[in-house]
Amino acid sequence: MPLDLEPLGPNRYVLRRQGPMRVDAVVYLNAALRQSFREETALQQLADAASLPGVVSRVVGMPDIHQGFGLPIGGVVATDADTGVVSAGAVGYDINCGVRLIRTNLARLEMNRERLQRIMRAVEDRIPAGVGKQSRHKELLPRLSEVLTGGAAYLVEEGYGVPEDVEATEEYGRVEGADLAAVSQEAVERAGQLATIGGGNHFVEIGYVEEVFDRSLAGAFGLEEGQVTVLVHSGSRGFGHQVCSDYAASMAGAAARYGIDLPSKGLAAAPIDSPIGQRYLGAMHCAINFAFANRQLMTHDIRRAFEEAMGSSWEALGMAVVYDVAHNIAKFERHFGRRVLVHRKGATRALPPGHPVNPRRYLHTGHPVLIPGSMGTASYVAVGQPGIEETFTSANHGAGRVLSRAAARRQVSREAFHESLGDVLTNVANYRAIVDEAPQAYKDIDAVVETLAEIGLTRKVARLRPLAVIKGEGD
DNA sequence: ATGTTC
Repeated sequence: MPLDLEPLGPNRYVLRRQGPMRVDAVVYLNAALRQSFREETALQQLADAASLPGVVSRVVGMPDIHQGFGLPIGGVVATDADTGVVSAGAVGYDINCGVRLIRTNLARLEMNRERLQRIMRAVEDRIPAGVGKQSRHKELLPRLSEVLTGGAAYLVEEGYGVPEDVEATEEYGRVEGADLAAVSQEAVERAGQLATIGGGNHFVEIGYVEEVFDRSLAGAFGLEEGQVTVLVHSGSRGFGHQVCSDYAASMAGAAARYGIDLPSKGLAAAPIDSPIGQRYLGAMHCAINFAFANRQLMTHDIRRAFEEAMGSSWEALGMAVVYDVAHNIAKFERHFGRRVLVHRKGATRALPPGHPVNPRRYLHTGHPVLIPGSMGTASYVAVGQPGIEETFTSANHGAGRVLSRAAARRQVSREAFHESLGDVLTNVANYRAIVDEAPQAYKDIDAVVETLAEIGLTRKVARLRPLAVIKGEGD
């Protein structure tokens, strides 16, 4: 079927319900993004998601939308909590992939090259980066069941952080409903990657607040111009990947038994109230807690690294967690007067000011929304605004790819890669190992963030500029 | 995203 986007007011386009679609798909693009939009496959995937049983209201495509497994990255699909389905593919392989922002009281002007390199080395000494890397926190592996049920909150109790860390984490760093019996032995074996960055677009980045757009909100988040920040982007590593693999396969095998006509294999789904649906949710909740724990442990290690490199305590360096958001997750929420399961893949929850589910400290502002750009480009802190209910209170999660990894390797030369990084330091010496993450492979982060801000769904709070980025090699 | 082809 032809997938024509029809304008629906400023920065909004609609793919009208047609064929097997049960609801419309709404996609958010500003003029610049619409002009270069070539995401036919992603649109087909949105149409497929709009065909799932029990889908509610509309499916949503964020400005950073691009092709994913089943549901596109930058996709939001909500299903009725009582009569709908849950889809492992719609959450994706990296369950609770997310971003954590740590502030410091260091000034950018203090951060010369030598100091940055010292910090980078100290971080690298503590946090393994790259595909398949194993944990250096072996002491926690015998306590995996506590990590899977207790998440970041358990680690704080064990001394790997302070209570303020989880007060500034989505879900306070721990979700209920983790079912260890629903996790395969293969997944358990891959849990040895706890406290590692991973590969691909994951990173630990040292940067600074380049510009504040809203002084009042920035103040509430503890941010000011010129301040050094640390951004952590990682998820549930091989553990969550295995949970997704296990349940995407079992949901695909069981769909016929449940009378579900699957729009695509990647969107394999099971009724929420079915045994497989319930077991997936139990395993997904384990992976959510694993990822919160992962980012908490990296916060602990980053604080130690700064202490070593800077010669003072992390408390004296003011290294508080600003916030920690998930952007690959499914959650039960209330929208449009009903209880729904919101699947967000490459989409960040963005609760508006006053929304009762905000963490207490951000109740009156709305919680920070953390939107990392690609390596070498800016990242943003934003906040949801009241109109954002139309996206099930969701905002974009990053810049979004424009080039596949293979295309980036073909098209981006060594010179172009180094040129695009400018003065940003990186730990990866061999550009071939990281060129698929080149800024040229991503959309323009400014345009992506502007798309929702221009129509008042979000408000920009601050823009961060990278100084040094630590990434893992993909292979 | 990912012990990236069981």
